[in-house]
This record gives sequence, structure tokens and C-alpha cells, in this order.
Amino acid sequence: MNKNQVVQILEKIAIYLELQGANAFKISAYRKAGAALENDPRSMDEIEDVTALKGIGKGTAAVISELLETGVSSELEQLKSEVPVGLPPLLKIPGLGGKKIAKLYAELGIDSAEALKTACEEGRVQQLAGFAKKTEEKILKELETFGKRSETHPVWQLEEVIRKLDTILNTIEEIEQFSVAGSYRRVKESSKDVDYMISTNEAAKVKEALLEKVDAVEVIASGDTKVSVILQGDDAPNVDFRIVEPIQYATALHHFTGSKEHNVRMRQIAKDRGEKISEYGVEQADGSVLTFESEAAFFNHFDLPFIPPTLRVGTTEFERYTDIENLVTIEDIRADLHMHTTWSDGAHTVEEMGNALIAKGYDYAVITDHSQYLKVANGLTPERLIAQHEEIHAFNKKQTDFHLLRGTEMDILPDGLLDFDDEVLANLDFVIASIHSSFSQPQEQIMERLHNALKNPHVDMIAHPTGRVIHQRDGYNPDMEQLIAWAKQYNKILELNANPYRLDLCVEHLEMAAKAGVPVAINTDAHAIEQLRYMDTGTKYAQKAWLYKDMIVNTWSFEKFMDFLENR
DNA sequence: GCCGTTTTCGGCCCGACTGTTTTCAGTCG
Repeated sequence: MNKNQVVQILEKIAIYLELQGANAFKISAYRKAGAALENDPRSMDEIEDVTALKGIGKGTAAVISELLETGVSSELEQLKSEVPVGLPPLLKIPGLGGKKIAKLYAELGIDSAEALKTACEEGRVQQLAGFAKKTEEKILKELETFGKRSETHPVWQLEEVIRKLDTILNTIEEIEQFSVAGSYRRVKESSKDVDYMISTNEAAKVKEALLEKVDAVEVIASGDTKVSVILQGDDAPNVDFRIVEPIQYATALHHFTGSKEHNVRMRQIAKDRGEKISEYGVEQADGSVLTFESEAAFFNHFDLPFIPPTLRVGTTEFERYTDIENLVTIEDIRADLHMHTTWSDGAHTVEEMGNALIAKGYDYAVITDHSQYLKVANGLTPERLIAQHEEIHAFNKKQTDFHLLRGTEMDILPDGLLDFDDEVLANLDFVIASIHSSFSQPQEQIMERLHNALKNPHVDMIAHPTGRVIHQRDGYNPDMEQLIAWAKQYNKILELNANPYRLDLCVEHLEMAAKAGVPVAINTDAHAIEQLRYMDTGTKYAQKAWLYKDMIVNTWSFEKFMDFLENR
């Protein structure tokens, strides 16, 4: 039994305990034990003594060793025999937690969503102590969409939502500062909802403006410091707006950015020093409350550097914080090595893209339109590629300190051949090879295609190496260990494709690449000027894998980059 | 259930909101 499976069973035990109304700290002890395993970099086999991990004691260690020996947990089996199988899914109904569900089961025998619905309709739920008419109505309403709503929303969906909300918030005069917070700010691949932090001296007016301007189908909560709504649209997410006074903004933003685990650690650190952290500030032993100009000042108060939101997981950031200054940031990026123009399926011309790249402050970039195989994307034939070079050349002539390179995003064909001959490739400054077809081939065949590309001396980089689209498709499932070994052997670059639909390589694979010493490029794969902004998401995502700037080829100077390409 | 230089018991991060109450429990993040 592997570590993931063990962690999942510990979580299951926690869920069942919740449904028995067990002690909250006991429940969280099982979750902490799972988190301790998860955060340890070693595999299950490599961990000799689990009790050595903080958070795992006698009880949870016994569960783990039983799982490893027999594959089952007698504790979980016991719980399962006591708790009906229909109860765990009910935890997903907003407003219902373990205790209420336990009560519904104990007093009314409700053991499924179906039974709950009937009981509500018959008015039996509102007769229970602690429940009343409103609760019953709310449960009935939630049951209508039960199982239909997405539990989480992918980052590419939220990106759209957040762009719209930012525009709205910018029009509300009374707002002093605002920022998205929560897991989106931490660049999680998907989030349950959207959190916003807002500071103002006129909370009532801001609240009013929010309710008026934000397109909501339903207002879930509307208090003095919090407005919670469900947005209009298919499968739209919930948005929480938290409103605080300007002096509280930094600590509140930190608080609502999380993660929960990070906040717990911060509070423990504060507690050890006789201080108390809340969203409103840091309370001193004498009862006075400190507030801060910025999150950085808040961290500095605890002798920590600014910890970027992406790193706030509650573990490594407190152990490796001296490394943070080496991590790649958006300011380090000097180039974008993957983008499309009107020559293939892009929306802007070579010149328009070139000017936009200069406006971003880059030193160099590569135009990489699709190759001829990709007919749906108007891929370039060798002849059109040559014609494009004239245009790029003309653009470059007008520049003094910016270099636009000639590249291609060349298809690796289903039979493993490359879409351009070597003599075509030899004419290019930078060659990307990608798979866009026959995703369902067996892994050996996929790997053979990738190997063919990596072996070719003209190929510089593999783009979006797994082909995944977050929440939509898994990609073509390459053997990543092998792919990274080959990239190392042939000295090729692997891409972190920053498009929020992709984020490919993922964090886990980026960590493997970094460990192997394979150079990484963070690219937007922009098909239009406005998509060049994805670089920001990409660099933040790279931080999650603790990638240092010197590992990222597009932080290098133009000279260093060209030198690498020539002497690779 | 876990933890411990205040160590084998007593605390475990902290606060808002809602709906139920009439001072609070449950849920949520």
C-alpha cells in the first residue's frame, strides 16, 4: 500500500469520526497524521519509524502499520459498520457538518440524501432542537443542486472571473486597496471559491456597491465585514468579499490568503513569543494590537522574509526560508520563448507581438508558430516559414536592444517522425517539439516519439510535456522519469507552459526536473498579446516547486541564452 | 489522538456569520 492510499484512509477515518460527532481535536489528529506523511519527501518504504514524524503518535502509527501489513484498517472497518454509507456525502451540503448530520441520523434515522429530502418535505427536520424552519428550507434548496455543482473550479475558469471582478472593484471609489486572496492567490490549480480582501473607511458603502454591481444569483451572507455571493452563470463559483479598515489590510490579506496550515504555523510561532495573530493584527502580551504596512512587514516582525503566497503550505516555507531569495520571480524574466502569430493560429502579427514584448521589458523572444502538420492551426510549410523570417528580420532591423528570434513549434507526428527536415530546422534559432495528436497511443509509443525529438540535435525544447489540460484531459501520460533522464542526457530544455489551462509541467514534475538539473523555460504559449500576462502565473507556479532563477533559461541574458543554444 | 525545558494532564489557531437562541452551538475558512 502506497503513501497516498494510507493518507486517504486516515482522511476517511477523520470523516467517519466527524459523522459520529467525535472530539474535534481527535478528528484533526488523524488529518494531521495524514499531512505529516504527505509532507515527508520519502516514500512509505523509506520511512522506518512513522512515530518519529511530528503529528503521528501511538494511535495513528498503529493504524498505519496495520494498513501496511494487512491492507485494511480495523478501526475504519469498525467505523463503517457504525456509520451508514449514505452519510459521508451529506457533508458536502453547505451548512451541514458532522454534528448536525449525526443528530439527523440519531433522531430521525436519516441515512441518505434521499431520506433527508423526504424528512424536510414532511417538516420533520424543523422539529429537532437546533434546527428550525430556515434550516430546513436551506437544506431543501441545497439538495436541489446537490451533486450537480462542481466542487472545485480550475484556475483557467477563475482567471476569467477574477479579471471581471477586478474591473468592477476598480470602479468602487470607496475602496482603498483590494486583492484576490485564498487559494487562487496561492496559484492552486483549482479552488473551491474566490476570496477577495478589501480595505476601506466606508464599509457600508462598499458593501452596498458590491451588492449592486456584482452579478450574483444569490447572496449567501451579508454581514459587516463579509459579503458572500454565488455568481451568475453556469457552474459559477462562490465569491467571498472581506471588508476591513486600511490599517488591518496587511494582516487580513495574509489571514485570508492562507493556507490554513500556514496560518496555524504562524499562530504557533506568535504564541511561542507571547503574541496572538488574528486577521486584525498581532496582539501583544499587554493587549495592544500591532498592525503592518504590508505583508512583508508582518513577516519581518516574526524574523521571516516575505513568504510568497505560492509557498504558504505550512511546512517547507518555514524550513527553507533562507532559500526564498533565490527563487524565480516575474522581475527575473527576460524573454518568452513560445508564442504564436497570425502566421498560424495567433491573433496578432509578428510586429504587434514584437512591440508588446518590448513593452513588457523583455530583452529577447522567439516567434514559434505551428508547423505544417497542424492544419487546423494553419501550420507553416517550409516555404511560409522562410517568408516569415523576412518579416522577423525586418522587425529586428528596427530594434537596437531587443532580439526577436526565429523559431517553430514543430509537431512530433504520430509515427514518431518530425514535421520538418533537418535542413529546415538548421535555419532556425530555436526549435520547440510538441505532441498535439494521437494522445491515446500506448506509453512506449509516446516515449518513442519524444525520444526521436530529443535525439535530434536541432530540437531545443519540449513544450507542454504531458499535454494535460487542467480538469479536462490528462494528456498522453509520458514516463516522466525517463523523459527527464533523456532531457538531461541530450541537454534539452523542458517547458513550464504558463497557460492556465495547462501549467505543464506540474509542480511534482518540475521538482523532478530541478533535482535532475534539467533546464526549464517558463513560456506563455500566447496566441494573443493579452495572453503574455500568463508569465506572471507561470513564475508564481514555478515557485511552488522551489525553482531557482538560474535554473530558468529565460531569466538568462541574451548572450548566455545564445551561448547555451550553440554549445549545448 | 498528539504533545511536552510550565511534561502524563490539559490544551490543541482564531474569529465571523447564521440560525437558533436569550447567551450559544455549529459551520466555515
